[in-house]
Amino acid sequence: MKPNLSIKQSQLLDTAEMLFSRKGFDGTSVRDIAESAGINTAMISYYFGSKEKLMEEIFERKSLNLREKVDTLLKDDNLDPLQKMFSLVDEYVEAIMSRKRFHRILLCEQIINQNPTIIQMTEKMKARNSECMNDLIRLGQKKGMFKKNIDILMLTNTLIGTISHTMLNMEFYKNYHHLEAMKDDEFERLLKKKLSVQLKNIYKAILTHES
Amino acid sequence: MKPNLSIKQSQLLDTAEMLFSRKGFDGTSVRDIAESAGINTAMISYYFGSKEKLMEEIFERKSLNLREKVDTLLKDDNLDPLQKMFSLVDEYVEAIMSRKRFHRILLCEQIINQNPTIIQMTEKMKARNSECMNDLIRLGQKKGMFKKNIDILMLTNTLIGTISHTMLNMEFYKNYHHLEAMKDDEFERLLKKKLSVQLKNIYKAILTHES
DNA sequence: CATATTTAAACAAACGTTTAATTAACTTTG
DNA sequence: CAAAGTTAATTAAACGTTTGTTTAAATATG
Repeated sequence: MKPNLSIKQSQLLDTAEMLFSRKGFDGTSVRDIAESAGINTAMISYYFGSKEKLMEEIFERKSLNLREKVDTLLKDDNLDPLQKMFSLVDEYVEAIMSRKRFHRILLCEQIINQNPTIIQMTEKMKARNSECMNDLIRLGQKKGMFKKNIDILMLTNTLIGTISHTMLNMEFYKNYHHLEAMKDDEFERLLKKKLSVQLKNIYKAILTHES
Repeated sequence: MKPNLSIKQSQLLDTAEMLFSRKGFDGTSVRDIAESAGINTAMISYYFGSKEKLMEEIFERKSLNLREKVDTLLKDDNLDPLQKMFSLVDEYVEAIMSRKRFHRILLCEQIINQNPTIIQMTEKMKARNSECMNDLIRLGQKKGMFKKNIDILMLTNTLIGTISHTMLNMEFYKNYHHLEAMKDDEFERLLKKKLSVQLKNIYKAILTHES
């Protein structure tokens, strides 16, 4: 991890993230970024070395890591395995919905990215977070609360896929339900709640012995 | 809809789809496309007018329309509402998994696209397919088999989100489960089956009265 | 005085598209 | 049936922009 950032560096990173998330990496020029940030174009190379490395820096700083949260959850004696799982679900909903811009970039880059550094970072992130999911499920299975034959990745695909696709189609959802008048933060809270309820239902149905 | 395509036009469209799905629209140059297709660069403008219109043509020809399938399903007296829903789920799995390249492009373009024509086409597609989902759910509700308070879009988000995210992470799944030796088509059949089973479980749990 | 920051300008390379000339394919005509 | 005429397809080259990055001079900072 790099040292602290100057104000201008933060501005550039933030502006770049915003533009990348709206127009993609290749659709955003360094002049776009610099101009939007009100900073000279050459400063991007000066600070980060290149446009590519700027992108890598964004990934470095915004990548999701749930290890600590999950470790705390694992130790918590007040929650049963399903409640711990529910907590992780909410963690994912919150993480993605509060990092919409980065997550849009991540989605794009998973498809079109060729940069080895970024590929490596996303692979590591996936492995890390799959392990977290795995730990929580193993616990539930050990306690006899969860079924034995759970496809962890498949379940994670539903979790992340549902949240991502909901995020990408927020506007469509808003129009479909005629919620144009609703305030942005209120609408976001609504969506998060909907996601939370639905995903917990799904997790309960797939993980536990019932029906 | 445009008239039939010449062989070269088809080659260009197919090559473009392949490259767009791997490197994105902005990351693919017309020279890339022409060279990969073994055709002169100028032919792209000659045939399609522009790179943008070439992309629009891909959307025109590859967009998903389930209306007919769903109409046939609605009329089928041999299936109950849940079975019809299951059939639609499989239809989505098949449609996306067999159109992986186009669906990757679609995902990217949903995020970064600025082209009004393409925005309009995707919006229309979403509306069309939501209506299909809606029709099937209303039927199940009328017959008393489905719950009353179903959020159709949220359910669709889980459906498409799960399939999309599974498609984007096929390689990760393969490595995680040490299936590198498995043949491509066999692996794809496995994934489709996994998707089908999991999504049907989810749909049953959310749509019907149980537990 | 020395180091770090900032600037405008310049760089070559790549971009999408157009042009004008050439070749191929097809129709009409004697 | 072949020659002439006409349209369509194909090409290499050139167009003007825009791209990411570098440079060298200027300014600010310690």
